[in-house]
Amino acid sequence: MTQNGDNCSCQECLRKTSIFEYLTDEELVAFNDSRYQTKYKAGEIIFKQGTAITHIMSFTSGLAKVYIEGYNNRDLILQIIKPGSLIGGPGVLVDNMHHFSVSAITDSTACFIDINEYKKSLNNNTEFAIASLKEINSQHIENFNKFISLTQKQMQGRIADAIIYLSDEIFNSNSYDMTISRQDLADLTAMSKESAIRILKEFKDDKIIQLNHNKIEILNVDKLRRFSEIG
Amino acid sequence: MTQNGDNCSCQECLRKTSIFEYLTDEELVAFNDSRYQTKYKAGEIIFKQGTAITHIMSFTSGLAKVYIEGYNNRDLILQIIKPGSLIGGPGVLVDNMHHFSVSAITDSTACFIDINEYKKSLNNNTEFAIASLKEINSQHIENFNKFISLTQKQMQGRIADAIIYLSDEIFNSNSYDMTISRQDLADLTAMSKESAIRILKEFKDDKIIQLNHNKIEILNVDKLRRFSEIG
DNA sequence: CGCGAGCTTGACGTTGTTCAACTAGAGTGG
DNA sequence: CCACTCTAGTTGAACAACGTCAAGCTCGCG
Repeated sequence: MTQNGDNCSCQECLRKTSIFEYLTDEELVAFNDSRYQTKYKAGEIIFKQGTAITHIMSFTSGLAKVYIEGYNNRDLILQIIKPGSLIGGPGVLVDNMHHFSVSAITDSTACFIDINEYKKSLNNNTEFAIASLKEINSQHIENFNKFISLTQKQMQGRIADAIIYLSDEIFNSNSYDMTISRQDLADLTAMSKESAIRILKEFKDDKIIQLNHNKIEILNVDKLRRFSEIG
Repeated sequence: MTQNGDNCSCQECLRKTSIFEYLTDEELVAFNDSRYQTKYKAGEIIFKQGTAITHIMSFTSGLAKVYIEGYNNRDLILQIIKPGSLIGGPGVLVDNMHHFSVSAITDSTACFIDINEYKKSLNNNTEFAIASLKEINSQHIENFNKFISLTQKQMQGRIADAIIYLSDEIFNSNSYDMTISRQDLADLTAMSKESAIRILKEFKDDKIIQLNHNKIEILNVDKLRRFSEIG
């Protein structure tokens, strides 16, 4: 096994998953004891919307998408996740149901921690609860930006937002392999696959991005940001 | 002063604001001591997006809107609030900034509690923290529905959602005074004012709703729900 | 070499916005 | 009591944005 074999422990995840640092040693041990790790092939579903929440997931390798399954088989991607992300979901203390699905984009591995251990820590460890609250609030702010992007910007602005998001948050580079499909890009920006393709081409023709063999390179960040800001 | 004069106490709010029930008596006293109440005229701003969070608000009378100020002077209304709502905001533990604005739709009163008292209780009272977490998660789930409504449904579906929302959550009746303006209805459904008006007229012509002098009555809930579901 | 999934393109139709004009009703001052 | 104004609401026509459909393309893979 590579960097995250079955013999890894929650202590190791500390470096990556920030809110774990508020757990006590005993809690980390409890987390580690209840934990199991699973491998997923690209395309496989990790969490399915509408099913019960039994575990929270710490994503350990690969790339995955978190998306809401909406109407007419249309999905809305909320976020792309990379190793180090901890995914519970808003149903945790409410109805214990998944309100989104998560599926692997590339081959991935994920660690699962019993939801009851998580809840135990929330109840016994205020710092951890507060850290979780803070985390959820940050997510909330992100969602606000997404609301504005999706409802008030037109396609150029939304694609610009997506390209910047992938560059800044996911790949940490202004030149990266697209990895996600055109359909995913469309689901991320709430438009049709064809429209997403057209805007990409438009950006390419305008020398805002370079695009070959799915390798994207941002040539003109300023123009991209302007598209994002104009709307 | 009417039902909520300056001489009311936080204990009275217990009946209305559910998460207050997890506060201890001492905490309620502390909340009550730091508290002050303010009257607002229709249209006045209660919280302004982009300013510092100094207090959380318990809305005590009237009707108000929570909205994000987006691009080109367009607003997106996240929710309408009525007495009993407790409004903090996702910035609370993150950057201490308001990420939305709140303004009074009708003449209103609101109670303000020092943010530090609130944070103190979060830190000292796990049950309260968990209850807050649960509340925020519920909000999160609502937002997911809003995402789907706004990005995947067309205008009829969105207006239907808004009418149902006002009926079920705000006025608790299928016959109510619209109170909110057409512009507000448009901001709630992410469309232009003109489009909102046209859909209302369409619903009226189709005998789905009755509408005179801003008094709306739902005549055919089934059709309304079908519009909401078809998208 | 051929198959199939994902990608691309163009033509066309629909949805929703914009603009401008008009209306109704609620104050406001003479 | 009557203009006058101001704001919210309404309507229609023109237009832009976006989705749909259908066809063709590319490229990896068996």
